[in-house]
Amino acid sequence: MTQTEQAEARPRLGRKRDHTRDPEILDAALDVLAETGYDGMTIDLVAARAKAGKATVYRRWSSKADLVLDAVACMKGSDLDLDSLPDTGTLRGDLVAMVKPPSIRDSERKLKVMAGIVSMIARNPELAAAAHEALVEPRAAVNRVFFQRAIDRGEVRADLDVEKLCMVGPAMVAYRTLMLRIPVDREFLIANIDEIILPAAGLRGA
Amino acid sequence: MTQTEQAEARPRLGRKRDHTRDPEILDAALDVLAETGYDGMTIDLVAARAKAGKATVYRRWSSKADLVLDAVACMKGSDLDLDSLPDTGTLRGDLVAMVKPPSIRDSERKLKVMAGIVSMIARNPELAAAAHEALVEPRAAVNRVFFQRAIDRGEVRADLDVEKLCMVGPAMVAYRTLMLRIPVDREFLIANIDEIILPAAGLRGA
DNA sequence: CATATACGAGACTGAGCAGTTCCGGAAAGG
DNA sequence: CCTTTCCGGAACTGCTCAGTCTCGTATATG
Repeated sequence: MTQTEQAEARPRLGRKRDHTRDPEILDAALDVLAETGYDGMTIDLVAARAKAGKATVYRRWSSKADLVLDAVACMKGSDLDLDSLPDTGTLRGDLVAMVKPPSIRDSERKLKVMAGIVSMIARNPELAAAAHEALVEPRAAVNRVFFQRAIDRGEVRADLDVEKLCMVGPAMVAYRTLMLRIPVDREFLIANIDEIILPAAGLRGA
Repeated sequence: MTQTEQAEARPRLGRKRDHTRDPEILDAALDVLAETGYDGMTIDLVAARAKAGKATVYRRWSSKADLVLDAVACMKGSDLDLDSLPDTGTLRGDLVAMVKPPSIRDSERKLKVMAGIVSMIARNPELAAAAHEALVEPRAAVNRVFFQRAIDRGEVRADLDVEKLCMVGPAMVAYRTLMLRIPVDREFLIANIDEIILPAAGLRGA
């Protein structure tokens, strides 16, 4: 909702804009953002990575800030569908089912992007909202479904602090990646589920 | 160990360096770093904040990177002494005793500084080490003491994953501050202890 | 085929900033 | 009192980069 609207009903002359380049440029922007951070990211770098000219970038986004905002916002779609989540019948099964290489890679990229814009976010509410919507909320939403299911089937107490419990996994992963700089692997995630999340939910600790 | 050594045994001539300015400049650097992030921080800004000249800064630190490294490293001292921690006799008492305005403010500043250098840290191992030493490890160390005490007195099981449990509090606080952009208050910290950390440690969840 | 816009590539401009140097004055030592 | 190094302040230099513009070429409408 940043730039890409108002494209319809324009009887323009001349060569048409090649919209297949849009996602390629956004993706290049995210790559550079993840590698160098917001301030290290230059439009030349992004354009080169996308094999595009600088003018081609500025024809679509009016500024670097605008490009980054759109790039972050467009990560939102890359998530799992909330209606087609694994349903194993147990909270542990559901949580463990999410521990898969594609999911780990996805979350790793998101965290690198997040790291690149963290310092920006404090002074840019629009970017903060986009980042929350695209990077933070989807992950919590998945966990929220799992915990609600567990409550509904009576597996865990109904008065759990679900909002906090949803954050435990993402928070631990973010902390390990951004603060401790240790790569996240399957072993860590499983241990995190078994040693922290499930006991906190009142399971297995008995 | 960045610059301030080699000060001894130098029979120099002329006016002596005013070393009372050193911590003032470092503190100004941390303020600006927390407010604007690494790339937004300019030496002019730091010098102005410390009411110092730019030359006075560069006489002490050879570069911006060097100044930031030293500033971060020097935050290490501002921590509680591990030998004089509160000892209330229960894990909950110890954890709750750390929830005090000065401690919250301290941790807030550290997180703002961390936010300002996160994207830097991935490409600067020296800074990463300093940040870990000064911002991450001290907080974990405090929790480690509390959990070890609880194990020693038989309050909790001895086979707990203490390393992970130590991270839960800091991770949740960092997540809430940096990702969710919600200020941390006493209520959140207490709820975090009662709803997440203690249950995860096998207490109160029964 | 004329016109208008798109493309990649790259030159150009202007601002901001790291780092240096100079100033007038202060404090130390010889 | 002369020299040296410090101080705060400010001018200066050189580079990087956001954003603009131009060139040669491709592709659309009329």
